Amino acid sequence: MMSDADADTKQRILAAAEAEFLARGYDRSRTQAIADRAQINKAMLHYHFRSKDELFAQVFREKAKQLFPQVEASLREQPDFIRFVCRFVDLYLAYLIENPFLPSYLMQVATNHVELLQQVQIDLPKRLVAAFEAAVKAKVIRPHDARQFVVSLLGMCVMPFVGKNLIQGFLGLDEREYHALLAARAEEIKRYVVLLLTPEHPPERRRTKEA
Amino acid sequence: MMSDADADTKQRILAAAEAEFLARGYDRSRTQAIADRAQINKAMLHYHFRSKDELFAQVFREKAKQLFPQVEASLREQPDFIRFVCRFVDLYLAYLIENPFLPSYLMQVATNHVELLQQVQIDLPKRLVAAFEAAVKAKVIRPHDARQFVVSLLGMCVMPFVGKNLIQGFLGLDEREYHALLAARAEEIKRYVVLLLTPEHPPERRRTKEA
DNA sequence: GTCTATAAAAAGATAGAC
DNA sequence: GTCTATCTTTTTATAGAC
Repeated sequence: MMSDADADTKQRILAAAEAEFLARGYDRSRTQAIADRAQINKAMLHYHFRSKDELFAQVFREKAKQLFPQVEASLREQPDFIRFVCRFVDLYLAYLIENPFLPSYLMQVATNHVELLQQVQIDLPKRLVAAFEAAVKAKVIRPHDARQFVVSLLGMCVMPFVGKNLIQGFLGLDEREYHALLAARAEEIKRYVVLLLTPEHPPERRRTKEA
Repeated sequence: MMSDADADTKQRILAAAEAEFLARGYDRSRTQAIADRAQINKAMLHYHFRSKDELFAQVFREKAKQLFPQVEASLREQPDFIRFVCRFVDLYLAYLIENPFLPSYLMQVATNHVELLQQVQIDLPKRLVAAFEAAVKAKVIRPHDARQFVVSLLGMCVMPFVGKNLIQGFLGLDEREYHALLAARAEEIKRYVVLLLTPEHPPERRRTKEA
């Protein structure tokens, strides 16, 4: 049983923890900082959640649903696979711009808390692969390795976020320039998608054996 | 002044620290673990290096030279920019397969120790951009935003390393399959490079205004 | 359910002998 | 230069009153 106040506190802690964990990662996060954000005492945190670990796990299980934007619907509707991927790129980049810490957070969970990752179900990538292979079979896109494509696509999307400081440092970009690069990122990736997948891109040097 | 034994110990500590920091990152690394690896006492570590922080800094300053493989030479020799980039991709991926922790390490430094990153000089990316823009001007490659290209290229290269568990989980790959994907990765990226940069790729739908 | 006070554990750093 | 033993600090976790 849970009173309103109880639920509210618990929610505040969860929200505070999410902010802290996303921004700083598990190791650099402090239970004290989470308590401060939630405007409660550290003891409360341990009352509602056994430990930092347990809190982290609960936050992740909740957050796992939002690691990718909702694109499932459009996946079924869209008959044109290239258009679908382009739409995904638009959605995903807009989503990441709103939630820039998501990629690093996800990768940290993947490296340091694999068991958590395995507990949740994230099937967007596998669906993408399946849709990709169906599209190849239907000859609406050029034959290609679906897994490699997904890795490339994800890499191109998340690179500016997981490597923000790196990119700024390497290319010498100030905040404004960095954000300009971000804003133009979706177009860049879509160009790649179209270029790679459009079938019968007029003859290059080599051609695969196909009718 | 430094005796041989002294230098040897210091080197052992540095080597041990590098291994630990690369594999686990700063936060999860333990001075005790480093001492164990180096077969010395924790006190020795603090004798040769003031603190964990100082040790980390020295390791990074040393490692910074090896964050990218040596490609400077071939950059000047190679007149064909596309070939040069392809060669870089081959070199870089082979290098990363040998040093799979480098990308994550670099990104962690970039996010949690920016000041260290700023102290060292890593000019490969800027050189790439410069060479890219020169190649555009010389019309040996298609006009394109150099910075976006570099971000894409890096993203495609490092994604399988920074997101190993993620990819394995998402795509359901066991170790063998993951390594197969890695082995084929260079070809995948080079395909992208050629596709994107080769000039006058026979007419698509739209064309840029150009002679 | 919430707090104050305190314990316990972990990890980094130092003192001092050899 | 190297060690053992110890201190200090940081951070997580619990006891117990209200």
